Amino acid sequence: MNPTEIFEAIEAIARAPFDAGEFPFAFAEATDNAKATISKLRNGTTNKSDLPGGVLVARKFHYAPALRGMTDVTLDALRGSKRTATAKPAILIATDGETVAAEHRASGDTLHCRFDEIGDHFGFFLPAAGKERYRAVEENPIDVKATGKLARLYDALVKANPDWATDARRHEMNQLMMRLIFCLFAEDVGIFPYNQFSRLVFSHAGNKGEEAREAILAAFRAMNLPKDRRAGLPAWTAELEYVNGGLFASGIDAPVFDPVAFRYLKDAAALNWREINPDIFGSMIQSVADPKQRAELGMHYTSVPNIMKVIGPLFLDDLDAEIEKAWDRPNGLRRALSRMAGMRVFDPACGSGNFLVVSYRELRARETRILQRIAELEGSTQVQMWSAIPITNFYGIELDDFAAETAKLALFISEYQANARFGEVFGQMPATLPLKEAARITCGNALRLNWDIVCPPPGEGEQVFIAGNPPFLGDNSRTDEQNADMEHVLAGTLDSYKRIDFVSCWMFKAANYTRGRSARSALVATNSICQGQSVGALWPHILVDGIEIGFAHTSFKWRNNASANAAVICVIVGLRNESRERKRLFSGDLGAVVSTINAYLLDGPNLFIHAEARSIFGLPYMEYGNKPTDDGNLILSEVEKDDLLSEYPEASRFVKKFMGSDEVVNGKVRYCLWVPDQDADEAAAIPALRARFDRVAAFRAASKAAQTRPAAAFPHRFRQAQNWARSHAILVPSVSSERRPYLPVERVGADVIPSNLNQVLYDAPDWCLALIASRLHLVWIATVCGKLKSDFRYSNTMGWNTFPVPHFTQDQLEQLSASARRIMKTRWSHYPATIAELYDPERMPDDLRQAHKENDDLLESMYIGRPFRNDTERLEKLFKLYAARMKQEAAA
DNA sequence: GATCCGACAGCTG
DNA sequence: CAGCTGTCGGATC
Repeated sequence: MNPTEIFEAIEAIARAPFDAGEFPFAFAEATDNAKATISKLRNGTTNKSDLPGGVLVARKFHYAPALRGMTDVTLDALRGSKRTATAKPAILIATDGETVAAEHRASGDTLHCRFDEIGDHFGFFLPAAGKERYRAVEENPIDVKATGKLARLYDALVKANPDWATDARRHEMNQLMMRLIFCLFAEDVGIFPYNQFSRLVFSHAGNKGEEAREAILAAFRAMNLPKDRRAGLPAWTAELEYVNGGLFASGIDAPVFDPVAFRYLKDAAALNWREINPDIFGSMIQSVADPKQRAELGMHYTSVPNIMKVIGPLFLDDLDAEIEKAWDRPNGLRRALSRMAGMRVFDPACGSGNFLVVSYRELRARETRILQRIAELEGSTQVQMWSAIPITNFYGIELDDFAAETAKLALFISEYQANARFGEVFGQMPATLPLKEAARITCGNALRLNWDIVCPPPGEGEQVFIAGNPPFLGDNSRTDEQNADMEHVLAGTLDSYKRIDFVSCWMFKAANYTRGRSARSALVATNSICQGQSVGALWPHILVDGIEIGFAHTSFKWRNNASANAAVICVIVGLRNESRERKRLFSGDLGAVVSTINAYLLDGPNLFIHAEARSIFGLPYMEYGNKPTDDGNLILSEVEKDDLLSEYPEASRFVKKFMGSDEVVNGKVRYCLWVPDQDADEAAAIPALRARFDRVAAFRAASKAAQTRPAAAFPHRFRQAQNWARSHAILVPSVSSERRPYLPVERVGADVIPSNLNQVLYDAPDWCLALIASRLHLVWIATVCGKLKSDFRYSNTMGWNTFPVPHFTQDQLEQLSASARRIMKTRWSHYPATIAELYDPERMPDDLRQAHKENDDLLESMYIGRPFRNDTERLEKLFKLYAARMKQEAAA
């Protein structure tokens, strides 16, 4: 159940007559417990409560009925209950049917309200449904309630009017929803006389909405016409205001309301729309037209703090500094005002308009403050009495029609709210109606549209700021159409673009728009575009012809107030034309002024590390492990191996130890079937193996990967059986935790088959291990390789093959080998501790730490004659060596 | 033939 | 649920 559904279920309880015995089961149902759980609760088998009439569901809630007027006493009893202590319910709830007293145990927050109001506080009860507390909901439940009502209305309308669900009519349907929302908002905030729209429509719509369509159509048509031009419309529409502003200008139609849809419309009208928050409301409401998004409910909307991370350094911080500097000088303040009037904000992936709404609100707030200050300084009332920041300075592109319509509406609502605040301060507010022009939202594909046409380039005295959070999609999750969009944008400029993220297209177009103009841009992106292969593929084509990174936020975890957050790590990159202004690099909440920001978002030289097939410093060949592509059928757990061998001892010659990252890092044990081609028939004669091979063949044959399908012909073998050791192998897990102070690396015997989750040095000397286990190497890998979210990802081509080393003498190599063996020996002395345990930053044994320290000191003295002071110094040296090597190669 | 990536995925506490 | 940490195999070079 999503929050909307939980709200509706709790509200239904609030409306129904109270029954002390029935309430806890209804509450359990409303908070997402399975039917079976509830019936077990009813017959008492799982009820753990120790209070009379109480019901306790472990980790969810503990309820007890209260005597009239005694809810607080009962809540106290719940707090003191032994069973509360053992079963750890999230929520305690006591009620007498009149009032409710409840507590959220983790925070100690309490709730006291009338029983029939519990629907309004449903956010408080979400923890009883196993959901985290949902701050946005508790602060502003109206947004979720409105979303729920509108979603029901939308569904009911589509059901009653199947033709309105077609692509051809979707835009009209979306417009209808926006018009209705506008009217409901307008009549609640005083744009229309209170309740005017619903009063008129509902009194002419018939009892069950038989005439609702005609009434709504008449009302909409009237609002598009000045009052003196409404001949031909029903007389009752004369009362309605002239709205216009484009909202009612085009294609007025309405679907038929059946009794169900009509009831939902009435429910929606009953909400207090004054309270809605356009920041969040816009995002939530997007889910109305898209049932898939309802479960996610705002998963991808950008939170206000994250928007501020973008627009702060992009333009607000500079503006604030300017205002601050001119604070005592009316002329300076007027200059700031006139600059603000020329500032345009353009979000080329605007969704429901979050960035535009927040930008608009922030600019209007500053304008109001400046006007107040000017009035104060000049002691007169002769200040400009109206805002010079037009809503038409806000531009957006959005693919989804419903979201685009929402963005327009959200901006309209923000404009109204900003004007109302202006009115509070200056005692006068302009006439709201008829609406003036609206924000410039274009519904279309940002990767196909010419941005210069959507948002004309800045003229004299103007600045354009591109800001937004475009979609992230890796190469495995794009549609054919999206791939075609990428080709359209990037082919011809980028040599290889297919493996970089979709969001790169926006970054690229933003750079092109910005270049050579009075413009700047800043976009949220997945951190992968500033790591690994993407860096060399993308950034050399952005940071050219005068474009530089003016500010950036390094990786941060995506978070907003939605109940489910997207699992992704983001960066923000601000682009501008080369400038002497400061550059700012933010890590978390800390910002630093730096001299250059490179494509890795580091304060360092503007350098792109490219993948290499072999080490450019002459290190041994490291290669990718063996990839099964077997749906698990060539892999055996310890138990499976034992079962197999006890039944078919002759299979033992086909079974080998199999190690991936997990096996190296966490000491897990797995086996694989490793059958030489000439023994394929013999192996297939063993029924258990034959069954496994058949499953492999079926799985591969059904694959959509071109390389996998032919491998169905040799199911006894890995799809890619690359190599194996003659005497020993050094394994480097390809993914491992970012918390460790050193990269995991392990030396194994020839009996082990390394999986593709390791990079492998076969039969290589021990000094290689000393390099990989060094701090220098970790710093290099962390910088130039990709990441999995924020964890280290080891690549042979980009990490090992580019790793700069000085020329080692034979003697030095022997010293390093000895050092590597000391590290291994120290690890063995802690047997059976795993690498994960040994390298836990909190619990790393002192002797192992010491062995690594000695290894680092030894290796580093071979670079510069002494240990490095810190990682910055390490990286500087490595970059220098890399650059020198590249120069040498270019010369050769 | 070889390998980088995942608006993640699976496990644990 | 929320934090932690690396599977698996497609797609691309």
